[in-house]
This record gives sequence, structure tokens and C-alpha cells, in this order.
Amino acid sequence: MTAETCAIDRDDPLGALLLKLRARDLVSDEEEQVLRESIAEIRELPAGKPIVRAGTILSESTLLLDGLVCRYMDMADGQRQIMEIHVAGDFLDLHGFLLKRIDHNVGAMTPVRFALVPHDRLRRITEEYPHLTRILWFSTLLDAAMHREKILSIGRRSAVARIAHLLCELYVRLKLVGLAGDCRYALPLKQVDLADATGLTSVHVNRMLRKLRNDEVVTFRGGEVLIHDWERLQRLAEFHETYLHLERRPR
Amino acid sequence: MTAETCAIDRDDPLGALLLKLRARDLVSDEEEQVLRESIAEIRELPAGKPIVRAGTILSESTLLLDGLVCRYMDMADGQRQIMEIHVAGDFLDLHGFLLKRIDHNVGAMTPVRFALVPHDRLRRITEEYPHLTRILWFSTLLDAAMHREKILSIGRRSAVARIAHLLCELYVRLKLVGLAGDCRYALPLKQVDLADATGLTSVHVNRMLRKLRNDEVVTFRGGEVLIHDWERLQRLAEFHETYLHLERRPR
DNA sequence: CGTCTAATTGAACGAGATCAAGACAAGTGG
DNA sequence: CCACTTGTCTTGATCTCGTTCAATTAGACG
Repeated sequence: MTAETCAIDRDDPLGALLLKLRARDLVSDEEEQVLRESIAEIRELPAGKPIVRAGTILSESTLLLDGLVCRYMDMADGQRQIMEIHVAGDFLDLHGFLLKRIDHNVGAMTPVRFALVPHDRLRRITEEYPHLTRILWFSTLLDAAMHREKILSIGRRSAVARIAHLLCELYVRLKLVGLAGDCRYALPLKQVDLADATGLTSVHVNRMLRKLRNDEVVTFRGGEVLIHDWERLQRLAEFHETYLHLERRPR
Repeated sequence: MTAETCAIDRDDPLGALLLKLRARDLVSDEEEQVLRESIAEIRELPAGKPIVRAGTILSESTLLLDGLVCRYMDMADGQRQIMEIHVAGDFLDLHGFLLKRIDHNVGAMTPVRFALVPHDRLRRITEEYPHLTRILWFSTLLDAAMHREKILSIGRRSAVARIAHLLCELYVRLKLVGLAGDCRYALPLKQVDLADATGLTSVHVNRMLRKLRNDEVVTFRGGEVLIHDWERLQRLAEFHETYLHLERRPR
């Protein structure tokens, strides 16, 4: 989260979001302006803090500007499952705009900075800017698409492949917003986090990471990911970026 | 799929959809009319037929009127994972409206009847009916919420609990559209289907079903589900219907 | 230099997979 | 009406991937 973060303009709260959206469709200057004006406030939070707790009724959504955030659910016995890891430019709780009562927890995995977007401004967008509405809707469909891929991962991929897949996805998503270098990116997470995100135990994640490292496919260490063999990593994970819908077309 | 199906008006293609939507928000007569006019055609398909293949670019979405449909993805080695099972009243590929290129397969699990809704009519809705747009958007967010619950299921629940959870969810969803009786409903699926939907093998599903039957919690046999102890079934599955967002509130 | 938290490694265990063989029901053709 | 498919369900035996339990090491930090 240091050097690379500077690749996007840290002073423009819309920077990453626009990179993400414009990879999928055109966003006019007017629409950009509307988005800009929808931000009411910018906040920061240290790592580990909950942002939204399940069951809460939301009246504003959050746009992640910096850091990593996850959506997760806990079982009664304490087991945790991470549904999605969010990176800068992701609209965290756009789901909350219409679901109102949020069904999962959202927490900061690193120190984060995010913008607050009140629901009434989103509602205004749905009333006056149909195309922008479709773009925002689309971005929630992207979340759903990633959810589906995760279901496939956890349901049918082996432990190594699941981890490999997660590292592939984050690489592509971070690169899109300028937060990944050439076959490397900062990922300041713990092995437990990867475990919670892949439906494994941290012990097993540790062993599989060692395997990936020994096989010279990818190294995750000290909060950094180094991809040694991108082709092999993708093949191992059966990673095909189609589900990320990186085609620019009218939505 | 026989007696119960008559509970809703089979002649009204919007019957189930409206039941589903009106459980979550008000739908005005005008909006109902707009939805009705968005249907271009009604089709039927026998069991086992693919409806949409991954990678296809769609120009119309489908509203399921009758039968069971699933969204699934296959691994290279032939393993299948079902992401979601759809029941009457579900908008199958509303996701395709904005994603355009669909990232997963959609297939008929039983003989089905569905309505085709061209994308240009959906687009018109986003331009002229903001509230109806939000309702449709909301319904895709429901899919995402179910996806998240499935991630939790496959990632952290035991085999019995996963099956129990699936049977709970289908009970509630079918009941909502009048397709489930009192602690019983028709579910004309094979054990392999349940396996593909829970990330298990059919052999193991078979054993777990026997366990559920022996423990007198629930019986799945001959395409029918009989819930003997709804309380215990929910407890076993850690099923909490909150994620189905069954609250009527302005969206 | 002690204290915490995270990473690492080993050994034993177990849930679920895999392999293989029957049982059963519903056709289907002779 | 019976022999013969065919597909699904069922059950047993064995194996394996990932878990669990437990102990050790390594880093970071005051």
C-alpha cells in the first residue's frame, strides 16, 4: 500500500472507481460530475475495525478509496467465511442501497479510507440518470459474478487451486486500478485471511503457499505477492478472467 | 409440480413474480402493467435442456414461470457446481441485461415454461420507471445475497448442514410463491443435482439424506420433500431467513 | 529482552471422496 | 408377459485431502 498506491491520484476520490467503470463502459463527464457530487464525506479507519455489522439498516453506501476491506459472515461456532475482498474503487455497500438491512459484515482488513455516499443521492441518480444507474447496477452484478466464481472455487477447486485463483483475481483487479505492478502487488493480509477467504484452515493455507513457492509459481510473503509464472498460475487455478467482464460495451 | 402449481394462477405469467416482489416492496398497478408489457413471448423447454450457455451474448432475459432451472459452471475435468436453483417467479438472466456476455450456464432441471423479456424493454424501464428499476435491481441483489449464503454454506457448513440449508431455502422460497404446502413441497431433482448444488458427491448426499431421514428431520424421496421437524432442520442448518430480505419496505 | 502475534512444522485424525458392486424402478422391444 | 436396458439409488470398503491438535520458530514492538 505504499509505492504503488501513488500510481492513481490519491487526491481524487473517484480515480480508482472511474478506472474500474471505464474499463467496462463509457462514463460521461456529466456522469462523473454527478458521482463526484454524490460523495458526502471522507473517512478513515484503522485495520481490523468493523465498518458495517450484519443486520444494520444503512442509509449510506461507501466507496473504498484506499486499503482492503472484506465482506464476511460468521458461523455460530466462530468459523469465518469471507465472501469478497474489496480493493480501491469498489463500491462497498451499494447492495445496502436497496437491500437496506445488510445481511453480512463488512470490515477493514488494513487501514482504510473511504467515501460516504448517502442513499438519497443514489436514489436521485436512479431518478435522473438512467445510464449512470445502469452502470452502478452493473457494478453490483460484478460482485455477484465474483460470488459465483467463489462458489465454484470453494465447491470444486482443490486447496492449491483456490488460493491460486484468489491470487489471480486480486492481481487482475488491482492492476485495473493501478495498484499492481508487473507480476507483483502488495497484499498486506495474514494467512488466516486467505484461509477465511478460501474456506480452508490457516495451517493448510500455509502448506499450500509453501507448495506454490517451492514450485516457483507464486510467492506470498511479507504482505507481498510475487508471481513467478503467470501462465502456470492461471492454468493451475483454471482462472479465466471472463467473469470479470473486462469488455467496454454500452450497458 | 402438479397439485401445488395450481395455487398460483398459471395463466398469469406475472403471478409468481408479483408475489415475490410484493413481499419486499409495493408494486403499483402501473408498474405491474409495464412488467406485463415487457414480456415478448412465452416458451417451453423439456428437462435437461440448456437455456443459456456461458459466453453467449444475450439480448433478452427470461422470467421463469414454471419448473426448476439452475445456473451452473463446469470445471475442465467435468465437475459441476450449481450456483443457484431458480423457482417460478425468478428473473433468470436479469444479470445478462447489463453483463451482456453471460459468465455461466443456465439449464432446465425439469420441464420449464418461461417468458422472454427483450433487453430494450428493460432499458426503457430504466429510463422511465425509476422505482421499478430499483425493484428489478433489488431482485438481482437478492441473487447476490443467496450467492453469499451459498459461499458460507460450502465454505463452512458440514455436509448435512449444507443439504439441510438448501432444503430450508427452497422451502421458504417456494412457499412465498405458493408452491410449497405445509412442511412439504415438490422437488423433482436427482441426488446428483443436490450434490452439484452443495459441492458434494452424490454418494455422500445419499448418505446424508439417509441420516436426515433416520433422525426424522426431513425426507427427500421421489421428488418430494417432507419436513418432519422444521425447527430442528433450521437449527441444524443454521438457517436464518434474513438473507432473503422478506421485509416489505420502500426500495 | 520479554511479550505478542503470525508463520511454520509434525503427527494423528476424520469428513468426505473414490471405487466398485448391487438393488430397484421404469421403460422398451421381442 | 417376460427379458433386457437404462438410470438412479443404495451400500460397503478403502483412500485422501484437509483438519485438528500441539509444539516450535520467527518477527515486531515496547
